[in-house]
Amino acid sequence: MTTRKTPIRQKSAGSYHHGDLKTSLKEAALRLVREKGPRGFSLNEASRLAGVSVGAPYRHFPDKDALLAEIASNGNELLTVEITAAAKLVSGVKEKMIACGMAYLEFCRAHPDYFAVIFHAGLDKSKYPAVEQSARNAFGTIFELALAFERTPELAMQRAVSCWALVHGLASLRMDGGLAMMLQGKTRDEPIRYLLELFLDQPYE
Amino acid sequence: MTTRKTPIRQKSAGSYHHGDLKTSLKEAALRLVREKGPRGFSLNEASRLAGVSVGAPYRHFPDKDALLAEIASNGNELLTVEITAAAKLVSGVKEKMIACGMAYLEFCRAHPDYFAVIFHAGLDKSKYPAVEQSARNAFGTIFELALAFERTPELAMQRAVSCWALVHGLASLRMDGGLAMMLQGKTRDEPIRYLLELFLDQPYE
DNA sequence: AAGTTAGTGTAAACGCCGTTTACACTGGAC
DNA sequence: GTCCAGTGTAAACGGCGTTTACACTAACTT
Repeated sequence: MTTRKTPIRQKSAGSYHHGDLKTSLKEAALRLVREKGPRGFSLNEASRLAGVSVGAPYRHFPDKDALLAEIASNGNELLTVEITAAAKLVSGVKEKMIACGMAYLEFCRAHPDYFAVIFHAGLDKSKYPAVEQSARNAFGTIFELALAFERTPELAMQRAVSCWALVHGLASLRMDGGLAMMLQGKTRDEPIRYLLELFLDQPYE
Repeated sequence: MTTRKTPIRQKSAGSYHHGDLKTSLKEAALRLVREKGPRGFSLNEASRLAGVSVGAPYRHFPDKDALLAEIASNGNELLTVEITAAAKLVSGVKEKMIACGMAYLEFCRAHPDYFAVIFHAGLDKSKYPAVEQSARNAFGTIFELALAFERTPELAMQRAVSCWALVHGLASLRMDGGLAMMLQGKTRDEPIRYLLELFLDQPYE
């Protein structure tokens, strides 16, 4: 299988300016992360993919981490969209929360590159408020659902965090590979759906 | 606060040989990971900390990742020990599983450096069977408990994976910082204990 | 139409990194 | 006392992130 799903737009041969280098760099970065992991990605190689010198990215990003941060934000936004869409497809608060959890798992399967940038690129998110904000937005989707579930915001927070942690934990373990053989095939999403259902059937405290 | 909890043993001034460079390198690596994150750690700096030239580590590890892999294995072993010890302190299968989950969370709090090396150093674990084996051993502790819980190994696996995912997810989110403010203080371990308890009270299927 | 300028690219350099190679020291086995 | 396996050093390599000084060009001004 070729990995060239999305060809990175190169600078056209004769012209001096690229046209949309910022976008090309983000695409190149995602592709490199997909192919060689978040540690295998280098700014220089992304520049080469975009057909541009190694200094050019610095006209668009203050440094490498800023590029990763922008990708992470984009990823969180995409996640928010997909979670929200999934919730819309069903009715009932409990069903919506379950749909969100399943959508999270689906997001990790469909976009491992974004997932890797968000969680495994070693980004110091406290340095990038936009990343934190986008993460809060994603989490907020499910937190608001939980609010309709619980008597107090504190309980809703606990409920939301528990659900989030459960699906995030499964996604992380899957991605990580350390327990790959344990999760091989057997552990599909159904048990998690069942667990979520079970959990959401129980009153909290 | 000084970060020099454990001084790294340096090569003594006059002598040519270090004595226990392998151990010193692992200590130095853990310290650097603690102080600057898994991406801030460099083999060269670890060598300097140990008072040794940058080529010396290659007498003890084939490459940088092999050093990280050995630390990851050590971390998994330590985790296994602590989980096992926690289970011994209580009686009853359910109580033991809960104790394991709590011990996992405590491990992440007490040893964020090991946790970071295991999960956030970008190690390709499939290249290091020892790491995979140590991870399986840790997981095996709770899987065996689950076996006493369920009718079939498949159900036990699902049960164990669910518990593991839950505590691992919470630990990851805590460590990650992306949702730091959401988890600030409010989300201590008790809700997770409650969730585990609730989950383990429910028959599976 | 010509001149100016802000934006965006290049080339070359810096120091740090991981890794390799050829060499040096040394403690213990014989 | 000699040898030698083990362990350290020094110097070099290419790749990386980043900075600096310079070059090109599209668009705006007049």
